Amino acid sequence: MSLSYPKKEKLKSQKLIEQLFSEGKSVSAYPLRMVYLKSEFDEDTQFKTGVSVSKRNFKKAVDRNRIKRLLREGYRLNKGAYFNNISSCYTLMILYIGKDGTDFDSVNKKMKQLLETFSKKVSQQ
RNA sequence: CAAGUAGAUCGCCUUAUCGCUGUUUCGAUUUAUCGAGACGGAGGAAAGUCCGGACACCAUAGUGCAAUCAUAGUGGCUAACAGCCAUCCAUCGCGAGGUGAGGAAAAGUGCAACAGAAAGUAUGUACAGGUCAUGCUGUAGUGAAACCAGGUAAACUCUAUGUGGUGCAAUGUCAUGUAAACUAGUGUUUGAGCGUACACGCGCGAUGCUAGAGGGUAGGCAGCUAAAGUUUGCUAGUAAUAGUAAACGUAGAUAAAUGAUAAGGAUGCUGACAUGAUUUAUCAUUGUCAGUAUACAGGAUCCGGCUUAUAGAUUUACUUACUUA
Repeated sequence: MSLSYPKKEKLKSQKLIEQLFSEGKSVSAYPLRMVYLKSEFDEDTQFKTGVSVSKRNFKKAVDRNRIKRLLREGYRLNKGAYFNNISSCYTLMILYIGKDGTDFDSVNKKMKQLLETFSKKVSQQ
């Protein structure tokens, strides 16, 4: 799996997101939390992933953008290492539930933890 | 030099690797995707959404300014404005300059510290005058003002001028699937149509089937960036600004693109060392090393303003009373 994160791998459909939040399960590694749901896509892709930061915790657009970029970057660099032995399709949403700012190193570390617990949970089923 | 005043400009840079986004060229095909290359990709406030427009739709016979809101010396600029420029007046400052909610008090209503008997449907004291009699008249005393006016409109009010509403989630357009209703055709045992790959055959089969129009959900496209444009020169004007010539062609995302990592550099500050000057413990230049800092903040239809946030750097013009040398 490559390191890219193209458009078709992004979670955009409002329907899917609603479905995800109402039916999905979650794993977390504070300050990150991931909601996931097994699903089927028309397009040729295995995962659809979105990223979200609460407007309540981060009032300024600059801060929100910053954290979303870090989350995307962390996901992009680490997904290859953990997703290779997963066969079915998933919808994912990664949330930042902390209230303070952060840097790339800690996001990277936590992202690894998060993806590892996710892949373990999924492969058990 | 120092302390100030008013403006203007900038607001980190480079390289490598891995990514994001738009345009375009070439190649491949599974004809809407993939691959490769080239070029472009946040701000001075993009922010607050406070004014003014453009644009769009809705409403509207016409008028209007009742109500509401806004504005308020004078003159000018502008597409327009509550903005900008010039200027008068008031006021603050030694000054450069700052600030102004600067229309009207003889239309009316209200309000007014201290002093004073009393600031108005009031009339006290002393003296003098006058009367048949009486605060009837004058003076003294308080106060800015004593019955006659004045102040106050960041009190009501009056005057003049202006104001239809909603906003790009506007609006237009394409449209998979699907429910009910509508129109047309066709059909109910002489059977439409469906299934069985096709024909035959067999099976299923009835307000059904087909078509149209309609509606407009998920989503796509247009609107969507060439603009009251930017820079420079010249001309007119005290200026805001206008005219003219040349050059430039400047982000278009949509769960929302500018990022991550590494290395190096720049600038400021602090410290140490060396160097220079002398008043020999201070000043100051240059260099080296170490540490530290680099703010406020992210487009969402587009412009002109205003307001607020902002580490630090550069620069122009001007002022300086007291104090110190």
